[in-house]
Amino acid sequence: MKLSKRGEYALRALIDFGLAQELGRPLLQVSELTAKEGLPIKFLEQILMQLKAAGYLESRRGKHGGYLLARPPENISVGQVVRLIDGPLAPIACVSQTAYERCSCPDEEHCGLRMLMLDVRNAISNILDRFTLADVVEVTMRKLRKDKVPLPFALEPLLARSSARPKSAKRPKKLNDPSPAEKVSI
Amino acid sequence: MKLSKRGEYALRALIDFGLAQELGRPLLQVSELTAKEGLPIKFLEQILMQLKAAGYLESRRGKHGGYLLARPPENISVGQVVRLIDGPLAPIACVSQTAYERCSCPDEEHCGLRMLMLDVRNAISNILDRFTLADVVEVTMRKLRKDKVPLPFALEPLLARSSARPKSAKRPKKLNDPSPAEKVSI
DNA sequence: TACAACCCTACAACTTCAATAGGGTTATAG
DNA sequence: CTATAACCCTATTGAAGTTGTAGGGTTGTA
Repeated sequence: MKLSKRGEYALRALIDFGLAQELGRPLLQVSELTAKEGLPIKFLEQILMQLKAAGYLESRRGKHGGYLLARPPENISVGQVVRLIDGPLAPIACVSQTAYERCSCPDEEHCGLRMLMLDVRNAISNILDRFTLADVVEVTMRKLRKDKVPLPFALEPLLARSSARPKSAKRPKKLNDPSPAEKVSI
Repeated sequence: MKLSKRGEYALRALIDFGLAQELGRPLLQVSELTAKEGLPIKFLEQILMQLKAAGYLESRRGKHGGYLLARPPENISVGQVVRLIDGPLAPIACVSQTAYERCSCPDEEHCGLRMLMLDVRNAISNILDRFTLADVVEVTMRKLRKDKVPLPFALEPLLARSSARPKSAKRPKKLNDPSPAEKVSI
């Protein structure tokens, strides 16, 4: 489950779109994204097109065009995005649901490696399939506010629209905070 | 954390060595392993050499040579083996302990993606760093016996030695059984 | 009608993966 | 003592994937 750069950029972009929507200005231009995140513009363009083709984003063409979320962030599963970009989550094909393939071992049913990797698969899925984009955005916003960091994507003078909607109180689901000393080496 | 073929073969081989030791015949030849597991002999040779260089295996040269475990299986962490072969477990370098690298995002401390990936990292490590080769071997043996599958690596006529040692009762740690219907798609 | 923005395809440099090739060295058996 | 089975070692290779870059084409607004 090594996340590719492509996958990383895709998720970073989606989180930005979620943030932007939350801040009342859902439409972002590719150039704004590359400015904030510092990544190659043509590469990001390809990724955004892929996300659009998959139904996560929609676009506006022409002079003041850009991209924005096509679906409510509560409805976008991180796991599905990762699958779209990087393929199955399972570390080995013989424990994958979406891309099962018999492996070369003689007795799959009694393969210790397979039992182990099934655990890993489930652990990954339990995180990535439970969290939605909305969860990630919410946690990010909370942390930004807590640390009084200036929020990104300030309202544009001309395109400012209805201010941030009141947010539904979601289950927080508790993402780990990276700061406290981590016990396990990885 | 996609496991490479190399990593897969390495773990399969180590499990076989663990099984073989448990069955009182720790030394296996490369040809026996490839016969049981059906994998390319020259490739496996390279992998076994790497495992030897890392201290997991030792070897006997000459006519009746072969490889065997160099350390007690309780002492071999699956996570460490995976790291040796496939590199860090973390899906993204900025949450890795053993290979931390600053990522390109502007504010690592408030990066939602990073928080998420830290959870994934910890979930993977909680499995792979807790399980030892001994655990995997034990679970495999139990399952083989339960289903009355003939045990592999029958004692050779000439080289038969002291029969299986009495096993210390280990914590089972419960590896998932792949058979029951799995709830989450991965 | 000019320009800013998205749209699309091709390809290239690089790396990794999964082997394959081709021997060299050692120790046992006979 | 010598043949042989087994491990030891290095190099190379073909395919695939990754990470972009290049070069425009199309659309809609000012």
